[in-house]
Amino acid sequence: MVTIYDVARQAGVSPATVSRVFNGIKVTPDRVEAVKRAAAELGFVPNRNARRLRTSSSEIIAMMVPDIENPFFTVMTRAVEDLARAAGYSVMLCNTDDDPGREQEYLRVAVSDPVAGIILVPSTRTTDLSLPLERGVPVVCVDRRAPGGLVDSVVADNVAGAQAGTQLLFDAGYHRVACVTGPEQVETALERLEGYRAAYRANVRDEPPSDYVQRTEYTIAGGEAATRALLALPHPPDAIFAGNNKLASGVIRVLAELDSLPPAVGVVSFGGLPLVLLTPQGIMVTHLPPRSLGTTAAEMLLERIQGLTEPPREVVLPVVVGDEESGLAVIEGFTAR
Amino acid sequence: MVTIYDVARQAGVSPATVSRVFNGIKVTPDRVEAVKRAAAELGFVPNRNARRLRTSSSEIIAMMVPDIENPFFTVMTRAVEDLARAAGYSVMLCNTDDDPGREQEYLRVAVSDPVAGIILVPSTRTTDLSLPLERGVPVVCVDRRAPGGLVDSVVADNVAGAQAGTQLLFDAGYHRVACVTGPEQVETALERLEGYRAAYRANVRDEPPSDYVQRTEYTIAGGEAATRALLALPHPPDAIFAGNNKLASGVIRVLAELDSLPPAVGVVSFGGLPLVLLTPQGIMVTHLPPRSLGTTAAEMLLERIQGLTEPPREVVLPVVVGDEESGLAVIEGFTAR
DNA sequence: CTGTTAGCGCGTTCAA
DNA sequence: TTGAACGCGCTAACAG
Repeated sequence: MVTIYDVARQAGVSPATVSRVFNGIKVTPDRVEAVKRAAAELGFVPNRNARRLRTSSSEIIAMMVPDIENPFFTVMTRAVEDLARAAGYSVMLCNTDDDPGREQEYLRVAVSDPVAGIILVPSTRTTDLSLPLERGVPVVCVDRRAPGGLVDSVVADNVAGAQAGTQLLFDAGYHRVACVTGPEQVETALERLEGYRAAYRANVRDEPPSDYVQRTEYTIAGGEAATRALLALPHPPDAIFAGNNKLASGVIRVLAELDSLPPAVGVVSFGGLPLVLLTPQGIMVTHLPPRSLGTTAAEMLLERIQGLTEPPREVVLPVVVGDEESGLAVIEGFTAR
Repeated sequence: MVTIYDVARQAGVSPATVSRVFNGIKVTPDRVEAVKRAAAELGFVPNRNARRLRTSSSEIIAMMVPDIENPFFTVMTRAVEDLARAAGYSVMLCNTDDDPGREQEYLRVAVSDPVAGIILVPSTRTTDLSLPLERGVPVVCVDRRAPGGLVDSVVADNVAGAQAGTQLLFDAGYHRVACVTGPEQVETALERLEGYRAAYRANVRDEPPSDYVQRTEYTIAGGEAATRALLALPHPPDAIFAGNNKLASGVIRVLAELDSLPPAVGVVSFGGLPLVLLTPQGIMVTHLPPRSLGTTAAEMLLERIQGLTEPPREVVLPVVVGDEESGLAVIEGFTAR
């Protein structure tokens, strides 16, 4: 392995000078030239590990998401990577599958690396952040609020978005609007349910019947099961508010199977459907802003890495109805009314 | 920062013993116990940079893909991450956007890290691998063959797959089958074109007319433009073989716009369409095996990291027609016939 | 089995 | 502005 000592000898300078050249510290021009030539001849590549050990810094940002295969997190991750690279950082990808054990394992890896910072989608509202907190590794939570409000977070306005989404269904003339949302321990599921309830109350002047609220895993299968259950009720709903894109997929699939696609049964998906070529007519979508979430989280993390010491901040991004920020393709004339 | 020296003092042993405990090297049980307790009390987390510097090793695998937002690469990356984690490695995500400059930049980063190994989707057939090669960093190419055959690679059988896909259209009764594929410098585009040609020749007993072959960027916009061009021909095709999923999306969107979806104009997409909820009837899909590609590449890389010194290997995975390995959801009754 | 010692490659003092 | 010398935290070699 070629080191700064080899380069120094070849260039006839000291190792310290080589180091300075590679760190942009003032050195006489002709020496800079000599060092650069020597480095090129020897194929010198600086060893980042030595650098990191010495400076106890790193140029890696850990990105911890439930599952990169969910397009929502894919887009968010890509946004983070773009900003990170522009700032000279690399991104370490960690899929937690919303498993707190896996999450802690990754936090331990990130802390012992140690990475420059962490962007985290917390798996629960009680995720233990003491590992990074104790070691002073900055954390920014995204999509879900920081446990205990201990660190910065960037979230979408789930309550308002869900309320607006549910309202779309009432506005379209549906009356018996049900809700399929995620499990108890997931914060976004709770907030979206709250938004749904608010809209329901505002339109019906009553609480939704308890069997109109289905809570299940954030999966396609969960959406399917919940939809079957709803349609089997004595007084089945005539419209469904789906709490995320996977649930909506399940809802739509079952409705298609039962030949009950909109307008027979109205549907709103909270969060854009993944690259839908031909959105079935009448399905309405509330767009979450994954790219903005990622960009904002990355910006906030970079500020923290650069030493910002303000108390934890919370940014709430608006949820847009009918926006295309998510980059999803929708064909005119085939899209939602 | 708590170091092994702090733990050693607290536990009444030497730093080397602490190191041994954390590396699973034989130590008397009660000392192990003492070290573990001391470490827990002090909140000790080993510093990987120091370890890496000392052992000149790393537990990071660099995953270089054109764009993580393409579901094909998303799935592949997830497969890699799963295997990597199981083997104790982390994954560094690098989006090259098929830009050779970006690719070299990332290779430089990976080499100077230095990472344990690299999984690369080469942006061109002439990508320069000398950086990792000189520094002895193992590289496995995936989806596209290794430039110069210098390292291992795992690819799909594009020629046979494209031939089979095109054949589907002839079998369905179409006669004037056109092809939309990717740009010259991309190897997969070339191979898929070759498969298309073979199928065309076998059925028509002639070469396809030159204006039936459209070469464009692997983008939705490219697919759209190519489709418009094809349909504007004096003798327009009655079916289109699309060389990848993005092209197919463009094709389908234009056909939908012109009210010429199958069966009016037949379509085969090479590669699964991204989480298509309701695949328009009659669109046929040839499934690439992104998960297998990722898994195989990761396995081969791990072998290289462990010191395997065989000459470069090339694995060709079969392309399956009608398979669902890609994890894409297709509704029964709405899927391809 | 354990402790002592000596670097891994680099950045940063401190003097010159 | 430059070079010599030190040490980041850890593990490999050695001696005990």
